[in-house]
Amino acid sequence: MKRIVTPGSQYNTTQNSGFILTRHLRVIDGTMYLEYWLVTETGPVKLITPPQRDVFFVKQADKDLLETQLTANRISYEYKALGLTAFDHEPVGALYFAVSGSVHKVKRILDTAQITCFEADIRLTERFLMERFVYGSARFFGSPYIEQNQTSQLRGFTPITLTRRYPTYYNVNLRPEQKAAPMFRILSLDIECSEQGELYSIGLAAVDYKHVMMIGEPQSGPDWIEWVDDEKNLLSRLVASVSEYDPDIIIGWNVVNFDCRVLIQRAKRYRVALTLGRDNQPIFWRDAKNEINQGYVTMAGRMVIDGIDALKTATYHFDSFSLENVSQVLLGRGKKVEDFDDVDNRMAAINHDFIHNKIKLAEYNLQDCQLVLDIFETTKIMQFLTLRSQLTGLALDRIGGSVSAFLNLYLPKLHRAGYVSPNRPEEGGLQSPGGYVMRSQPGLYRHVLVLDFKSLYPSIIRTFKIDPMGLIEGLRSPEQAIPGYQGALFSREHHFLPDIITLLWQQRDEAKQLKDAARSQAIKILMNSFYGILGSGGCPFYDPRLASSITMRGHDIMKTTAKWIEAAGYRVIYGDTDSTFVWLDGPYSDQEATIIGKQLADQINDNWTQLIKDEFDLESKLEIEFETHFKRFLMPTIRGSKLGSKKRYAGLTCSARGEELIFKGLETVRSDWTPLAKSLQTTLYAMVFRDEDVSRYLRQFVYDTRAGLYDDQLNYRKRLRKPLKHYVKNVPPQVKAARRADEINGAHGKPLRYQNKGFISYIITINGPEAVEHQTSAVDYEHYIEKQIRPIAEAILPFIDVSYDEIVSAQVSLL
DNA sequence: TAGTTACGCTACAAAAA
DNA sequence: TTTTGTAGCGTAA
Repeated sequence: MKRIVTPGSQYNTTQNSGFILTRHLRVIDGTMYLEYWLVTETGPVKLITPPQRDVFFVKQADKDLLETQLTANRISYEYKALGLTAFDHEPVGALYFAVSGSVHKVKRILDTAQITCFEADIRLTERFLMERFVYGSARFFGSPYIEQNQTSQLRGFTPITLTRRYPTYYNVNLRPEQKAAPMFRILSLDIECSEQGELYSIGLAAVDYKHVMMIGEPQSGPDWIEWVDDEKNLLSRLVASVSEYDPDIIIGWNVVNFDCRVLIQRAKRYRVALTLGRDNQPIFWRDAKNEINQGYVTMAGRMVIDGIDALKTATYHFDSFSLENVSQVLLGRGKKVEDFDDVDNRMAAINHDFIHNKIKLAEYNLQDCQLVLDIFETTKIMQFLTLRSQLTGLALDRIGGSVSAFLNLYLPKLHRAGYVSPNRPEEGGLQSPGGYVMRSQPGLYRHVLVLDFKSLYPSIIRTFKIDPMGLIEGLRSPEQAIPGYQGALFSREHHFLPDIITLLWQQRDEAKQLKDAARSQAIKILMNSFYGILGSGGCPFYDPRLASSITMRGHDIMKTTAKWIEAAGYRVIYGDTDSTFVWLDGPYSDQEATIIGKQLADQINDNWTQLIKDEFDLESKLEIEFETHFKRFLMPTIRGSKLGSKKRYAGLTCSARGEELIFKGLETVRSDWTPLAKSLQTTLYAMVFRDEDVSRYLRQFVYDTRAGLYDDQLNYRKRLRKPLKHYVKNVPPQVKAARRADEINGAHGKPLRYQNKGFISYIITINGPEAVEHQTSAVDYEHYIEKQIRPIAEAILPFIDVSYDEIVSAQVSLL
């Protein structure tokens, strides 16, 4: 490893700004530095900080005890008393360590000695940024320096000469920067290989770039195909091509856990240095804890972003996240599904094409790259991830990370207010109650209005000043404090979360005005995550009084709101967490209903403003909105009961877009019901809402089903959430089908498909469930009539006084 | 490389009749 | 054979 020369004052200190792409801890000659790669207007730059020390906190009372411990273990450290305290108001001091890995070691020693450590799990790369209030974008100050030409020196690997050098700055410091949108160079990557992972080809695509490297004898074809001899050369050419295009971001579909993993394995096998990072740095793999077949990749100066994870982060949902399905839904196009729907067929086609039609395989390879590129473009997903990073400081590729995001925003403020963070509860913590779900009044209605509190939990946090430090301060000075629940008291002045949310709220309103959907969405997700983490044992600030003071206040608000609506002469037939369903019992016009909805919302908002002022001397941030007017509405009963159902209903709305059927919780929106049941439910409900007679339709539907007219709609699709072996308590149908399918696969020498989680499609046959690709038995039509058609029909028919059995009897006599 | 609780439904499997 | 309890899945908010 090259020695870092820290240039002296002969170099000018410059300042510039950019977006933080990657972050790394570098240990050089035993000294810790932080390395950040930024994307700037003029391209990528590498930043190296001055030497850094790890830090965490301990109680000053523990000082003597820990000094004994650390001395005995020959740990070198520095202790400094600080003006900070823990949440129990005991003073703390900081322990500094110059040697990498000390924190982990010391934490273990102190845990054994029952000495509490505070903030010992904050990474240095993250702490450096958050303590400077740097989130995503940064201004940097440092000494520029151009490195000597160099060659990769990994022992035993084919050396590759560095082809590109990047502006590098030493002794760098960072400051917050205005949030500019970085212009990323994005490269889409996709590999084709055999079941065993032998590489066939690698495709790369970008807005201005197409390239497929294919193993095989050169033949005439498109000029973007490059022919290579073998896997080793393929890998070397990949490294060279990536280095040449020099992307900031590499994207793909399952690109980390499939493409990168295979590439790293093959490179290891052929001893090719897979130096896909900037500065000729290797790509680095780390296995995830507790999950097999999952891991993370990192490299200097480039970020790998998986399209599936990215869309999930932005709360996109698809029944299937296969590239075929997602591109079909988002782009209205994709691969020819009939060719590739089946995994066996797809693998067979790829194997066949690799031998007989390499040009076709190359086109297929490139098309996948292109699809991913188009999905990123259509969804503006990079804008979303960038904004999330700028709001929270999370890395672009970070999945989840709600707790981290909160800590990034909260800790620096907390420190400046004189506290260090508490620790996570030992045993995960007690549960707090969740949202309030009202008993529902079943029936078939006209004119049901839905009133919704806008971001109820964030608005409660703002109004009632719910905040971790605010709770500590409120309990310390109870006189003026705002009462919460479970004994909580909140300070009127000393808090952060209400202001953080208020700021986000304003920014979201601006984003909405500017029709910036990505920004609005990023802010919404962040605001909504705050309640969740305060009730999670995984968050250091977890306290049941915090979560309960949010949800139980929600209960009160819901109940009081319902009371006001009833007092105004309307009927509340249902409500869930933040919504209230109001039945207007009378012959209202659509316009009249809308006016009532708006009046009710205004009245309720005024009432809350008044009540909160009177009772708490606080300003209400609650805001109820008239959301929806259902012209017709069905609240079903629980199956086999007279009681109204919760979280399941359907309605017909009329809006600017015209009439629309809405289903919530019912079979139509459940991915584990058959297309047969869904199509029946949709039609049946539409007919009932239009007061049409359903008997003839239903009778015909049953008849046609039995006659085999809907054989293409009988597949159940269900997730296998556990490894197949772990289903021991009982064996549900999807598991039966999966086990039988893999028995057949095994017997035919094919790879087993269902052993470790995934999805399965199956049909119920007269011999039980069979996977669709291995169905040999006849369809069990009576199963579908009894288990898919009957329950759908029986949920709605009683409301129009029709008997399912009478229709079915008619069916029998018809036969 | 730690957001939450509440709810309904089916089929399985054990318990009761 | 019928009743009862619940694993497993997917959903609302």
